[in-house]
Amino acid sequence: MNLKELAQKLGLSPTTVSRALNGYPEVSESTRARVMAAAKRHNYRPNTRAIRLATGRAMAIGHVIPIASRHEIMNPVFADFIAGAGETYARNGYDLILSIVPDDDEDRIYRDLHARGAVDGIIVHGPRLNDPRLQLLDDIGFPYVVHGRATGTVTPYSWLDVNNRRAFRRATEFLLDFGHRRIGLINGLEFMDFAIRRRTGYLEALAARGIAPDPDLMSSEEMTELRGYRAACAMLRHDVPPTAFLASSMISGLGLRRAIEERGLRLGSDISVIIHDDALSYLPNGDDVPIYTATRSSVREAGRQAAEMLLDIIAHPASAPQQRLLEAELIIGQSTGPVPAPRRS
Amino acid sequence: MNLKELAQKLGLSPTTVSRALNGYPEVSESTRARVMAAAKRHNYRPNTRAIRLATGRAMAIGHVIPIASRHEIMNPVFADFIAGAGETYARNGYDLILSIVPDDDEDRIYRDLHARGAVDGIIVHGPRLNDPRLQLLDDIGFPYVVHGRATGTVTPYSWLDVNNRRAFRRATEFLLDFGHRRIGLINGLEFMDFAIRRRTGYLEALAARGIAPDPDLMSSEEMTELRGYRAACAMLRHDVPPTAFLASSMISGLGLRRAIEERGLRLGSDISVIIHDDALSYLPNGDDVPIYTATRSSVREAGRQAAEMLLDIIAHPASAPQQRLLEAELIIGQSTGPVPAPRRS
DNA sequence: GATCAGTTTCAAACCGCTTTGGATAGTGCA
DNA sequence: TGCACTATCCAAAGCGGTTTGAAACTGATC
Repeated sequence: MNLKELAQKLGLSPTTVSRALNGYPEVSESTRARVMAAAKRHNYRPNTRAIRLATGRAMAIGHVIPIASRHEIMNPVFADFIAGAGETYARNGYDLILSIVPDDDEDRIYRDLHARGAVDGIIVHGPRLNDPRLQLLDDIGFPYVVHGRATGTVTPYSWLDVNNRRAFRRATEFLLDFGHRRIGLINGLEFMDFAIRRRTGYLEALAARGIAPDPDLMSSEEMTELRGYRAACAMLRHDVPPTAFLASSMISGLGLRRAIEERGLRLGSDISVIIHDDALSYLPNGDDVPIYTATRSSVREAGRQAAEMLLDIIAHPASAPQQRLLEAELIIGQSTGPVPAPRRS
Repeated sequence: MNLKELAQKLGLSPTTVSRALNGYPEVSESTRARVMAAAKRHNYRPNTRAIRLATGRAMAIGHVIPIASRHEIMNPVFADFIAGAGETYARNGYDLILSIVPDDDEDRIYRDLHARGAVDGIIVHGPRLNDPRLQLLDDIGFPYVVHGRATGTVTPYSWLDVNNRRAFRRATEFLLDFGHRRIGLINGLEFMDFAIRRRTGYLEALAARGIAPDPDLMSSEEMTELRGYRAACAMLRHDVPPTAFLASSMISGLGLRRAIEERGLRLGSDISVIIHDDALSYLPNGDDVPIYTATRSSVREAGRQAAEMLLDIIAHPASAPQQRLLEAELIIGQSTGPVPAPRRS
């Protein structure tokens, strides 16, 4: 059932039917009602392909997810972010098209998506230090929103980010207030922007108390359980081991906990731990009481908001870039406590 | 730069240019070369929207991911599966469009995607017992491939699945061979098809040795760390606790390990554990030596193959439904060993 | 009854490509 | 030289909508 057939059945022109369905004023309410009813009755849906060609809009947003070609890691937060963004798109009649791309091939994909007219805008995932993609997208003239920021980029651009620096600063201060002085940082890969900012927050807090950072207590790794475990083991073997840790993700935190408990230490009493909790649906931080003290910010909510932002930018192309900085909340769980009385090893 | 402009520049008709670019024979090789060169020089990409309208094909595949509306869990394997499927699509010029849908709204989405002509086919995720979606898709006449199977569906349909039953049977037998008799099963939710099959495999192996299953040793939960932990704790508190476990996912396995180690038991010597490893990129099972003994099957590879299957079905609509059953390999890690000598608790 | 503004409706052009059904030129062969 | 045949190219008609510009119809006004 297409527009022409529907019009024929109604004894109207396609023009009128189209206008009736799209809410244009130059059609009488009585015929509009008649058209609407017929459309529903015949279960008419306008053909997306035709709409797209006619209007020149793709009614679709591209999510380009880079995969580091070396290790093929698919960042687990993407799933929840996309679930959030998808809600927004569904509400607004947009499709979400997903490209998983080796990170050395991203340029081509962006140019392609634009030239082919496949999408109206882009969400940029996983920004890095001095990320070249932003300049590229500006050059092409593609509307986009970055999930995160790209330290080093000076020209203004649209982004939505969590205040990673402040979150980690607060978390560090929280530990310092408990008397901890040796605090290990299990960070993500530090060419990723979020990881850079988290380290900055951590360092700021230490500096504010006049504590010199110890490189031995700072690791930068992929955020897997195993890496978290290994990094924690290494630090715990230190002559003056940390009494507290900051971990950049729930998954690292699990490895961290394993390392701690394996040594017969108790999480929260012997060793304090704060993680960053992206509130991933399949990695809940406890259900009633949080297990980990955590800086929490829902990635799914970020997805919702980033998508809204992008749709707004697409609707108002002339407007200035938008930014939104979400604050992570510090939720107190059972994994933190005062520094224990020194004990002999 | 569109086809007409390019044709004009070349002094040719759009027809000829189109044919030259699409490899039709009725154009001389010399002009084809000329056209190709010009296309490259002007960086011409045909407009996807126009192609789609003209050909009547969407050149896109829909992945509909149901979210259980109650608990909003986004299955983490989707991410890797989609990464695999995406590779196939990219190679074949297809787009991947993703819909995240509350599971009570799926019907509408499928009908919509079809009526709007937004996609040429569908990958069905997360099939359940007697899944009604397959019948619906058959009724609509939508090509589709199911990732997994739907026990209870009798009409033939296309699917790609891991042999979950055999994998869990083998895993159980492996434990039985080590002398274990009390084997706990930490399964996923048992309205999901894969979980049903895994339980079946487990029960078959027990039955083959004449061992009666103990309901106390079988749990069916969402596959999160916390649920795994809880389920394991409950079983370990049993009067006659299990000496071995089977866990349905890496994440449950992490919780399971925590429960074990928290009791001062050693993984692999005191308690044996086999997990199912989907080979998710961000949850590696060790890097050199596998930590867990596991039934392993790459979800990403499954994504690649399922996508190929679907494209093939779309290309040959008349052909019979296709099926492919992947075997999981049993990889031996450090988490299994002979049943320990009985000790008093 | 003619005129006019305002309301409804429609025919036709257009979006950018593919594809059908010729037209034209070039070739081999009788 | 003429003819059939092939190779090469093109004009035009789609695909299924939206949108422009004009026509037809309504009352109301003079």
